[in-house]
Amino acid sequence: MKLITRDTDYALRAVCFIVKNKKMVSVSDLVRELKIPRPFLRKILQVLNKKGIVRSFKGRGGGFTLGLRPEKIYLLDLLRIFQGPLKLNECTLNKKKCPKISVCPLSSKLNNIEKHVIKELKSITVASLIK
Amino acid sequence: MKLITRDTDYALRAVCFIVKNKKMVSVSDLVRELKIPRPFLRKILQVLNKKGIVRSFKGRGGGFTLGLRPEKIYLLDLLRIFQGPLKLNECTLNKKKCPKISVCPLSSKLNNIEKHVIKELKSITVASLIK
DNA sequence: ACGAATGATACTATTATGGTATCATTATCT
DNA sequence: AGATAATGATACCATAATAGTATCATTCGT
Ligand code: FES
Ligand code: FES
Repeated sequence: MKLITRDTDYALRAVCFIVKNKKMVSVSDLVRELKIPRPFLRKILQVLNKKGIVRSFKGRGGGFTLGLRPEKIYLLDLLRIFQGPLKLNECTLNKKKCPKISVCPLSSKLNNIEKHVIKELKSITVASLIK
Repeated sequence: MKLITRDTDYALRAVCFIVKNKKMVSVSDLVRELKIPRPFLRKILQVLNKKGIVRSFKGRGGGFTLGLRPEKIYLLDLLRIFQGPLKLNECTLNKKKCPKISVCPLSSKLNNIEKHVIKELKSITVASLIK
């Protein structure tokens, strides 16, 4: 099992590069630097743009800049954007609302794990990874 | 994202039921109790048998008994059996051995998360869930 | 010998992941 | 104004993981 999928990871690397570069960064720059398949990276950046994490500029000389301060970009948010909500604890029997959930010993333990993971992922920001 | 897939979860429930029942338990008993699709459950039990977690008895009056003491059956082991190794931290760029791994700030943070999750999952045994 | 149970194994359906490909739009440079 | 260089929107495709089914072989108890 892995925690982070490729799109999340690529997004993180892309954002980090944009931060470090300060100026406008084009997809070509990113492909050169990160060696990520170009169309895939483009798709990822478009999502990041829609979510306000980067800002895009069209046309000649265009590209991407940061949309948020690096201390405000949390790995947890990237993960949620690309992988959906982090629900480590979800009853296999009843996807909606399990009636046993309040007494289910497993559920409560998984909940604790989930809380810890979320806390840790919240503590990881782009800023904290740069330096 | 979820931590536990169906087969792991079903396996856990099945084993718990076997523990509680003390005597021999057949697939039919389990299907009745857990409402899990029969052929799927059978496949799961065969794996558990091969791994020594349950013991199987063929023929009329056959079924399954526990192969290990409940305190010795860890959720972590079930998870590994059905979902493979728990590697929350695996570099997306180089699946084998990333040269940057020793200096990668993300890798070290994910490693900490992984350690914590593993520790917690080790603390969850069938015995601890029964009572 | 028969029936009731599991063992072994191969197949299938659905979803998630990791991408490609194409055309439209917009900004800049000449 | 028109060519060019960038992103936007969208639809498509390939592979792998998940969640099962289906079938036949084997073994044990009666
Ligand atoms: S059985 Fe549904 S939450 Fe545990
Ligand atoms: S870049 Fe490979 S371990 Fe972080």
